[in-house]
Amino acid sequence: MAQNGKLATDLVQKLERDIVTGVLKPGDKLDERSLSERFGVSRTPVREALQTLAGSGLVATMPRRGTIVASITVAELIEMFEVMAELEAMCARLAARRMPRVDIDNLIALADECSALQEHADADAYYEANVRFHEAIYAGCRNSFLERQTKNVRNRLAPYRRLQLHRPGRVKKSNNEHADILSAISNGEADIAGKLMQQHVAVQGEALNDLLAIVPRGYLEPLAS
Amino acid sequence: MAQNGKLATDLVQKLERDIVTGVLKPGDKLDERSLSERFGVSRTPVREALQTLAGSGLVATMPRRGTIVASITVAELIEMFEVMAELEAMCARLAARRMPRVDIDNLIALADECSALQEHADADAYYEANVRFHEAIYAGCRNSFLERQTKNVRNRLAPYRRLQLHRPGRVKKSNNEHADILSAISNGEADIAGKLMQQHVAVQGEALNDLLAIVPRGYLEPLAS
DNA sequence: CTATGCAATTTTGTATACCAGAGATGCGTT
DNA sequence: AACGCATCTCTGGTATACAAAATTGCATAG
Repeated sequence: MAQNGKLATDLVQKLERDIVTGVLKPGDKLDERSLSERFGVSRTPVREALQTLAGSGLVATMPRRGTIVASITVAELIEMFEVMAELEAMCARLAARRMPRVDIDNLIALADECSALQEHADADAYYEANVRFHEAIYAGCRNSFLERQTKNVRNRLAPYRRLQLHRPGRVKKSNNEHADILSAISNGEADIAGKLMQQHVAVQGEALNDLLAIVPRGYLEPLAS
Repeated sequence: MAQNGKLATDLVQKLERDIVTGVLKPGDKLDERSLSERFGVSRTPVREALQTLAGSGLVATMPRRGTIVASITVAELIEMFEVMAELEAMCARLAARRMPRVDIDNLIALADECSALQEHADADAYYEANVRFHEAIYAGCRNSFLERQTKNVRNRLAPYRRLQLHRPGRVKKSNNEHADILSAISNGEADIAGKLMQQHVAVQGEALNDLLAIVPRGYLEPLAS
């Protein structure tokens, strides 16, 4: 999409990965000079990269005050999860209608992978497999624009979403929900698949309170922005 | 969101307006040098602005080959309308549940405005009022993230959406649909409001063919990207 | 007359230098 | 001792200069 120069593109990908995987945490300062030295390029491509990331919402830059990894407010977090749930629901609905058999078989394999990892109570490994399962459904909707939009929101929520699974019992519950979603998609029951996915992703009531309770300091900023 | 320098921000807004309002058409070349001369600034803020616009998808830049106003493929157009319909449907659903009375009254006024303009068969004036009506519903969903996402997609579709209303009879039909949507929102019937909005925005079957038929040359590019 | 290849020009991508604004720090005054 | 103002420094914003790549046009050969 944002096709900048080669150096800048590389930087975008590296920084994106670091942010999504949690190496860089919300609130971390991204100094242009240090970045340019660290990567051995001038400030220009660094600025372009930060610009691009700001466009996708992963970082926030205040004029004359520098750039930081985007930290969002509680209100925004709730809003974004609300939208995320609906986008994924749409993916699931469309996937139920459009996903070819061979891809469904692949989806089944990914679900099995999740189940296998769930036994070992390794939240991080499960998280990775979970991402693959969800991405397979994004791809199944056969709407690459929707797929991009969904991934974009997912990336922005990644630092927070990762925390969810560290709640005791959540991994098991998540895995059970996968089974139901999978069967709905496999049976072509679009509305059911959508509804299940919506509930799977939405963070409401108790779950929201639990999530907010374990969000580290600095991941959220006060409402006054 | 993308807080760049003052000059760059100005440029973003100007170019955005020109693209959304159709002054700049899909496929138009955006030369950095001419733009910098035209606005009396150096190339740097121009590049930043183009970068930002590329991030939001309004322009496309190919490395070493320059930047043009984004022209999308038929496939993308269909995909984007599909997502747009769902985003607006979500706005309508939430608006039906959350919109305060006073805002609904305002929405009624906007619908009346549309009706009044519809009589005069002035497609452009109707288009503007139509935008205000829809934006009031975006605001009514009380989810500013969803509002931003929706507006972003809407902007990208603007050059094509504008064409829709020039189809004979479409304005009248659109206006009738507004009335139904309005009453559903007013009555708090979320699912109905969503469904109506989805159908209102979606471009399917005959309507899609009609739209494609009147899209000017250059607005669409061949599928091979 | 056409096609291919080379060269020149145009335009983008990168680096660097310069400028301006915001925050920090220290000194003076009350 | 505390508050306020001024200055100083650090960081971002802008301009410009330079390098690399792509397109275009012309020339030459088939």
